[in-house]
Amino acid sequence: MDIVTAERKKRLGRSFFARDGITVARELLGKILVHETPAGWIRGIITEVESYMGETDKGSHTYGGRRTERTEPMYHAGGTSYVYLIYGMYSCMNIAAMGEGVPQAVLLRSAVPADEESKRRMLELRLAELNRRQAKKGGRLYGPEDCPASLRRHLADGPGRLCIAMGITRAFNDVDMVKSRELYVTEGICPGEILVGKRIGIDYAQEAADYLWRFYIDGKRER
DNA sequence: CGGCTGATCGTG
DNA sequence: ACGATCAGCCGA
Repeated sequence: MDIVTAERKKRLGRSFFARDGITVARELLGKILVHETPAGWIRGIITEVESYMGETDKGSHTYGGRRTERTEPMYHAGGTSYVYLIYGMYSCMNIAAMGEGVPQAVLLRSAVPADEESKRRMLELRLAELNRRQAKKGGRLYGPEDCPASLRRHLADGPGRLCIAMGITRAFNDVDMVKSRELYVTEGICPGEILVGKRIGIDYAQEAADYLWRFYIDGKRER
């Protein structure tokens, strides 16, 4: 995957996100998710996404019109973040599509670092999180030189790993990414061929589990 | 690379 | 109870 030079690129505005969840998902491929932290930015090229198409989608948290405190951000304006806790342990990040009241969203499943600085910071954050879990269970701690190979191999691929690598916690839930200084999306690279597949981990969604609403580039995470 | 298992907690 | 998951382990 190409590494983008660390120049500032144009931020995506409301009109980009105020479209249907499938269009926004496909168009997000190759764009750059930016987290500006006090210590510097972390920029990830988005390489895998899934569409969640709102109240009629059996795979969506909003299926059947479940507008609760948790799902509220998906009902907000396109470009609003929806970050939730999954399996009691990991965060998943979505970006709302469409407009107020229409809870379509795009799950960010995978990214690759856009520059060397981001790559270094992603590894730091992944290592810190791994060591936090190791400490809790009394396991051995890893240093920067002896971190497991799986850390580099799966730096930010997978929705949970993407959030850890990008420094995205639930504190970033319900952020308007069109206006935020900390969290936003910019133009990126030309995505090339877009591959499609079934969404992951929604076996309970009956016929909706077979919809080809996962989109990815660069041959990553084909299953 | 593929397959399996246990971990862990906010939400409804 | 239940997940829009992951690390660690095994085998090829």
